[in-house]
Amino acid sequence: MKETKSKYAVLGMLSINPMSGYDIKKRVGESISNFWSESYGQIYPILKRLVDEELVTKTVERQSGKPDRHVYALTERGRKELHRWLAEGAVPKVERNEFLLKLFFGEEISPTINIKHVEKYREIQLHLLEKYEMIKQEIENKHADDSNLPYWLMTLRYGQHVSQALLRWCDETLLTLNKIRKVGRKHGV
Amino acid sequence: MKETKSKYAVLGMLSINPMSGYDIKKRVGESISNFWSESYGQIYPILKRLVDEELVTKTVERQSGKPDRHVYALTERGRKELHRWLAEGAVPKVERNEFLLKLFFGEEISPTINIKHVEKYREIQLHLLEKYEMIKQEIENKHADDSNLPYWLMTLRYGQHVSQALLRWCDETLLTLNKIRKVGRKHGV
DNA sequence: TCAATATATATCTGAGTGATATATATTGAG
DNA sequence: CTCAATATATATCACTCAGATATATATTGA
Repeated sequence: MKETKSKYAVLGMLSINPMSGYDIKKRVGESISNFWSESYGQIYPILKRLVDEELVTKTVERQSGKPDRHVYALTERGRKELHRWLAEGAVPKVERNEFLLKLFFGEEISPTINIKHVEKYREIQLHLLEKYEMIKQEIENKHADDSNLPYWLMTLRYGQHVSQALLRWCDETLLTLNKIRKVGRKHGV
Repeated sequence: MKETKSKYAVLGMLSINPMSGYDIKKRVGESISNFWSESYGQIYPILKRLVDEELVTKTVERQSGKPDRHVYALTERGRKELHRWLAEGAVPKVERNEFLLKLFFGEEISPTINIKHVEKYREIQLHLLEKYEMIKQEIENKHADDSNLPYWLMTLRYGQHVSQALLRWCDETLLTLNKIRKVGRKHGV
């Protein structure tokens, strides 16, 4: 099995609690959806292979009516493998940003349309900041005594710093675009 | 053909200049590599399909010795299709951030290792800021009269705002991690 | 002279996303 | 009460995309 990051996302989730594939998908959505995503198409095959590698164990809980719950738990080897990966440095890779791609070719269309795009992007950052603040309140209450809390807050602060910076960038960019709109009228208003 | 973003990255590049698949790959690397990437595995099949759709034309330039140059140029329809896409709003999608994923599970390993990771990340932001400043000087000289310049600078400023914010986040986070290292000694120093 | 680099097209494997299929229980609006 | 929506739960498929590799030649510099 390759060093796919999904493997470690799954191991990491199981390090917090034993759970099913369905739980993992849900938990990822609740806790790390601001910087990570996993699909069933990844989770289920990975869980199978993790069992083969003896990094996790599988227990089937029968439920009346509903499908069986396949609950996966980290083994000692699984935890070691997670630690090994956590200790390795991550090489950041370029994330595709469609919004910036459009702006890069922005000269092709009218400033007015570009302004609309940036304004919408600004709105998104405002909503994100509200969301982050809500999450902060929530986890500070819910996990007050959890030793994971400081780390979870760090990832949250990351998002806050970025969104605040993007808000400033939007304001700066809107000024520039408005200047362009006033002088050149190549594409009309 | 689906609405794959690679299609529009290719159309966008050709809107600046007619060029070969090889040129496109190189130009993407030179101009938008901070927020976009394209592979040959995408570029060559897409160029073929763009010709079928009559969004681009293909001209073969024979060269002695070297392989033929297949030069692609945007048609009027191609430019319209690019404009149509540029006018559409982009829905931002979550970018996976491996660094944050590791930090989220940071409690599993020693603060010392996490500190090293954040310090390295801080270094990366410093290098990025240097790089952005160099690119700024370069394109302001090279494309002083190009009407694309303001848009190119906007995407550059985006990177600068983000990296500056991340630098501040790193400093804040290092303070927190050092506090954790001092109090709890669960994993040793 | 020879290695490294640049020019140039093309394909393949594997990672990852999103949609879909299948099946049942619960919950709330009308 | 009924029906739609939502939640629980596992699983697969099609498609996008990245990265490596194959192939072939010209130029540049140690």
